[in-house]
Amino acid sequence: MNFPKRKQLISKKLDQVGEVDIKQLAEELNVSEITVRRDLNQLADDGLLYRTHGGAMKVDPMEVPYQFVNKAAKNVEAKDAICRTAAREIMDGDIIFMDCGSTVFRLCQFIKNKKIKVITNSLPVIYALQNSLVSLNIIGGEFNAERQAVHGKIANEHIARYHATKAFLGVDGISRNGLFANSELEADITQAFAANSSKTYLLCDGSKIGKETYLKFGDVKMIDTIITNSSSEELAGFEKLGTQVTKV
Amino acid sequence: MNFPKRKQLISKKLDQVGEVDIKQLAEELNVSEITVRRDLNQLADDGLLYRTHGGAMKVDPMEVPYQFVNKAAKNVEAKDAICRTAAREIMDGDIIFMDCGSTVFRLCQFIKNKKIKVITNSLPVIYALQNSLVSLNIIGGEFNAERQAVHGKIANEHIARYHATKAFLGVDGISRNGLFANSELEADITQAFAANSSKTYLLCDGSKIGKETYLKFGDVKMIDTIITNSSSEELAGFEKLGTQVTKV
DNA sequence: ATTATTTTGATTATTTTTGAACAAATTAAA
DNA sequence: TTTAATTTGTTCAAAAATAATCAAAATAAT
Repeated sequence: MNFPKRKQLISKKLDQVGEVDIKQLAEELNVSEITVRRDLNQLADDGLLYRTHGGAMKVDPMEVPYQFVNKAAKNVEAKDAICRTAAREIMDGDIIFMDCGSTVFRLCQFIKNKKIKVITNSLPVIYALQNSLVSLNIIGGEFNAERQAVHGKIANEHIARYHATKAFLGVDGISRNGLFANSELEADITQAFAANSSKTYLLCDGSKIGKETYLKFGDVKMIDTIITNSSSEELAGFEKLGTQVTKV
Repeated sequence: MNFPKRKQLISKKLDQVGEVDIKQLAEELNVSEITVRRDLNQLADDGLLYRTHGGAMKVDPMEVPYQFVNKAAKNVEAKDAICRTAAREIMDGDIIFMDCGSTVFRLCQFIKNKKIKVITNSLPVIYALQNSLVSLNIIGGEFNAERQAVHGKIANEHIARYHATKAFLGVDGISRNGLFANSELEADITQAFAANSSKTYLLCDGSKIGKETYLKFGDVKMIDTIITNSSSEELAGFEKLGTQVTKV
């Protein structure tokens, strides 16, 4: 029995039962437990399931909007840890901007019960918070189906009409040379968020640290605080540039 | 039974019952009381519940939010017939405004494959069209959870920046005396739609014809064409006022 | 057939989870 | 107010699961 075949069977069972157990799977698939563990880890890396101690669970389809699942389910533990820390910075009465990345999205679960205003361009965020205590403001403009978010000139102007106490941002990369994005639209809206908030937080997992991609759109000092799970030595450089770094 | 699974079950129960008891949970989940206590503490740390002595409470007992689905499911046949006719008016290249009513919502299914731009304040419409050929423009501003739509000053200004070839509107009532809404916010946005489109269609089933509710916000002549399943004699009056009536 | 590459399994050390015991704090009762 | 009963936080130990390392087996490439 090879991996693709096992992967298929595991996914199928997970779909039917909702959760799987490593011991049981090892027996059913006739392989050792460590192999099952490796299989599950691979599937989890692809965002196809949630890894638990001793097994795995289905990604709750109600919790995460469909198309978004894969990206949002990758690196869940790290992202949740980052967002848990970020959520503790948010007080009742805050007005916050929320970016459209998959990391920032996971902040939703921790702020559902806070009495705050959230201004966002991310459809998954809107969806996740629509029946919560949070008061929502939707950023208008052209909708991008791929990113499930609104971008563009009108969106940027919308943002400029508001002022937030805190902005929670994501990027595609950050190095001592600055902040990097994969598109102009994302770069522009991130800049707009930063320009119109009193304090900016960058939520980013280790994979983004030191990465330089397509477009450099701003300096590190645009960010007041980086919240990350990374312990890269690059972080010390950010602190030298005046950006606070919170490790989770 | 692992923590994620327990967390799920506890949250679910809390959601249904409003409060939980440690002893009871320990028995139900088949773990020791101290484990339940630890679980509740973690959930409380994340702001997902209030910890009490011996158990936990929901953070803020909110009454079940209005479900769009329910309202949308009433009179489906009539609404679908109306929308089928309305959809025939829409050509590739059109730019259309779509209101947030439950009738207008049912138009989505008939326009998925048209190459048009839709500008809307309705979250259900956005969901229904997000993976279609339709290019979406979202109206920004404060989100109203009850109506699942955006309303207010900012939304009206957003609309004023665009011009549509056609607007598809709903109302809470229409009589020879004018158009009626149940709130100022809805009245204002309907007016904004009408003011910024070349042609206005009112989609309304028989229950709205002749009905006069809370707020009169405009004359019948704001509407170019009424599409309805009604055969009320009131309709003749509308035609005398210069509004075309299409019966389905 | 031989060599490299990938996959799998076994072993060990480490981490995580869980439960038990007991003192401190909180609530309820007298 | 004082006393009794619960609940809680803390510390520690056991059990389970995991990561890491290395060897064996299977597969692919030369």
